[in-house]
Amino acid sequence: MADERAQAPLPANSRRAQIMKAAGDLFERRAYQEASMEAIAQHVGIRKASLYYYFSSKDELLGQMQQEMIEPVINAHQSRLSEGALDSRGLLLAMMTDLVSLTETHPGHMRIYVERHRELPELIRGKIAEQTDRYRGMLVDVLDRGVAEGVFTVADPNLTAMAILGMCGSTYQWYRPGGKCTAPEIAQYFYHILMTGIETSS
Amino acid sequence: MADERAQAPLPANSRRAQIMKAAGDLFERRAYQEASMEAIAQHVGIRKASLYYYFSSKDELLGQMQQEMIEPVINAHQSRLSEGALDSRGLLLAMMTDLVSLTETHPGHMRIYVERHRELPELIRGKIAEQTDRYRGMLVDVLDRGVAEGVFTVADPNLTAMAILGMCGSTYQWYRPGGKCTAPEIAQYFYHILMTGIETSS
DNA sequence: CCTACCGATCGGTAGG
DNA sequence: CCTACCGATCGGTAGG
Repeated sequence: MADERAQAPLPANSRRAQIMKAAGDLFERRAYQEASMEAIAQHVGIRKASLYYYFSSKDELLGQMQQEMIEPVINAHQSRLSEGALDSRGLLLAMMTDLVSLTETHPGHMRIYVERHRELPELIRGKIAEQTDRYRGMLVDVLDRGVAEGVFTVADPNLTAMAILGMCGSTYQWYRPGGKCTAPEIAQYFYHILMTGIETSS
Repeated sequence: MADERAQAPLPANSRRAQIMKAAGDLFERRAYQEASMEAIAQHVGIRKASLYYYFSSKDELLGQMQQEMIEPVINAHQSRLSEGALDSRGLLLAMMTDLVSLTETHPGHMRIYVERHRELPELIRGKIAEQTDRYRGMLVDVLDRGVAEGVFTVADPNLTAMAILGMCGSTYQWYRPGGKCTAPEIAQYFYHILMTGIETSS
């Protein structure tokens, strides 16, 4: 018999999503130390121990949050590829827009992804690192394709990919929704810099 | 009377530098959790309690490390300005080289600077944030100057500065010394992308 | 700079 | 999903 004061467990999937959202919110606004399992539970409105009904450990929770970030951008790129409607320029802009938009939709996840990746246990960290490498490879492929099409001139596609990822992946550090720029506008501007550079063409 | 087994305290300045270096090393190679005061002390070869002879708290130590990063790049830029030998292009390249080089000379400090800034107590965090803002302002000034000189075409100097800082400030995430590129080479390449863009000029 | 020690917190578990 | 609880660790202090 369950304690009468205990709520009925919610369906695992929706509760898990709710917990991840709460953790993301805490990471976005507060320092990491404050995103304890206790704080996350309070934010959800359940007891800390109940979190362990949905996640076997804090590492599993953090790992899930990171995967929830990288998977959608991989999938978005792949479906664009299979649609075949975009050329290398269009694909590049779309990727950059995806990346910067994460800052708008999942700012806390983004921060966790960048700043806590190394803290995960080997197994799950490896899985996420693999997806990150895969995405970087996709970006390099788009650059190579642009070179093949004659529209890009890229001396070092790998370094160029790192520049793009660094530019787009650090927006979470300063972007605040409701400011003067939306995420797609920032992506568009970064794309513009990347395309034409800032040197005056005389 | 001191315990006979106790070493004599080293001069505060050199010991403090040694402690900061040890903390940087730990941050570079290990996850943050492992960079405890205990681990830092072991790495230095003293007892944890002895750290508190040199730093009043862990926050003071982390704050010092962050300031030790931002101050040199501010000073380097200012002395270049007062020398007056460089134009806006030269100044920009020099700033980017400074930033990327931190990854080589202080990789652990760089990681702490980016990933643990929010965890510091208000007072010291504010001081460092101020210096960061100041440096960003200096970068915007260089861009503005290039526009005035007619050599740069920049629609939004602030956003451009964020792109540059994001690009250069995230190299610590992937750069490993002894690879195929040195830090100045990476800075040079990033500068090249920034100047001319990747779009083939037909 | 050391020995000895502490309060607080944190992730996690037992058992229902 | 809750109550009750624990072991480990961590930053930090007292006192020399």
